[in-house]
Amino acid sequence: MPRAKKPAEDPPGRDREATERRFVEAAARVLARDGAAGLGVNAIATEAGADKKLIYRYFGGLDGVLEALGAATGVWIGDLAPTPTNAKARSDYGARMLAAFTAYAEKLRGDLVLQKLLAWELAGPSDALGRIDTARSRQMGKMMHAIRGDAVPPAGVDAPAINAIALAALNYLVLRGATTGSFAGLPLKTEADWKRATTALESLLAAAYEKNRWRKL
Amino acid sequence: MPRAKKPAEDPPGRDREATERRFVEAAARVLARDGAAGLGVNAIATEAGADKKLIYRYFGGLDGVLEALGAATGVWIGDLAPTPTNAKARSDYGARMLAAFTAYAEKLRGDLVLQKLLAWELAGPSDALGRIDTARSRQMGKMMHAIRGDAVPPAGVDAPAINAIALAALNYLVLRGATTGSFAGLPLKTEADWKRATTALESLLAAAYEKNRWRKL
DNA sequence: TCCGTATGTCACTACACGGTGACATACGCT
DNA sequence: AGCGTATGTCACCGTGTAGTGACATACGGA
Repeated sequence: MPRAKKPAEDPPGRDREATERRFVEAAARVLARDGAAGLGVNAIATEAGADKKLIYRYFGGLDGVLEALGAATGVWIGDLAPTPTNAKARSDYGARMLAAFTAYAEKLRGDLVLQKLLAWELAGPSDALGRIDTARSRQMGKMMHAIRGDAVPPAGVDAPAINAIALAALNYLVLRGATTGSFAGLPLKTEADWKRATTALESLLAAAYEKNRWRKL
Repeated sequence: MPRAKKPAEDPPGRDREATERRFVEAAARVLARDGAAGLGVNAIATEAGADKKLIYRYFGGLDGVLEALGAATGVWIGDLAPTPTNAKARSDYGARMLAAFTAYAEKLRGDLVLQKLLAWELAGPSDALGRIDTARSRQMGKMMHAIRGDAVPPAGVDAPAINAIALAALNYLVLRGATTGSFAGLPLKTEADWKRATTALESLLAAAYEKNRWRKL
């Protein structure tokens, strides 16, 4: 099983660290290209141009590679703390959330690996998935905390629930945009499509986080 | 390959229609239990307690079974036209939408097959999926049209985009509830959890569909 | 220099799956 | 009753995959 159809990069040389990196990067490429279904030791080894035996030697099996992949992925999620320009935006809870969410969505749209990971997550509980997931969900929580910062949500609104709904919608729409290209009649291909979607989300969040609006009822 | 570990139901007897039904129902059970990954001719035949050869004879292959499964599934989606009690609710666009969405979410939460189908859809384009999907997406459009009815959305709001966002959030939350049991810190297990989520969605939609609210800006 | 070990290579087994040909049997039509 | 065909059963092949044992080779320390 020498370097097969995909030479990927230059000859491995006799370097364990480099080889391990090759495997993890190969796993990411395979996952981005073929999804969770195509993620196996054979595919990864072929993509990395190395022998699968080394996967068992260095990672103890497929799970180890996925674990390393999970550690490598999703680090950017924790770095989404927004830096609002003016003081008003800094203290406006809704504006902060919206800015962070749109930034998150844009990043996610460009991250094929994370997309497949999210889709995989919805396919059902898997022993292999657990390894990847834990690290990422921790980062997710960290992101939520960093975004909030010192801003406080208006009283009377269930901010965690509303934020979860917004995030859920974004995740789903990005995934659908990547596969079918639209959802429920809403196109999700061009940049203009996404501008429209985020504008609609903005109107939802702005209305919900409007201060004191619940007194009016 | 006689009746294997899963006898499912009584002896097949020599009845083609009944056998075909067995296969489709078996496919639904396998999909609900093991997801798209476990959906294969061997698994379906074993679950149905019949021989896989008959799958090829009667359905031409796995695709035929999935097509039949798609036709059977998703029929209820078209029957979600709400019947508002009072005249106000009938004409209130936001209320109509919210009622339909919550009803849809509740149905979806109980439909394991449709859940796996939605998750499958997000895993990437698949030749097999196309067969199932088309019929269902048509039903989806019909639902949206039936819900709207004679009510018209307030001017100045992008109703299709907002509705898509709401539906996307519900789909994602239901899927996450079925797998991880929570999302972004929002628990999605108990009935109370879902009450909380739908209440938050209600606040979002009510605020967005409030008449003339955009004049205030 | 020589030897031990880490690194890499290859061949092989065991297994599950999709798919098909050959056979057995029960039903219905004439 | 006899026969043709639909229905059901079984054995088999080719393929792709996970995983392992055996071997080759380069590097580094005694």
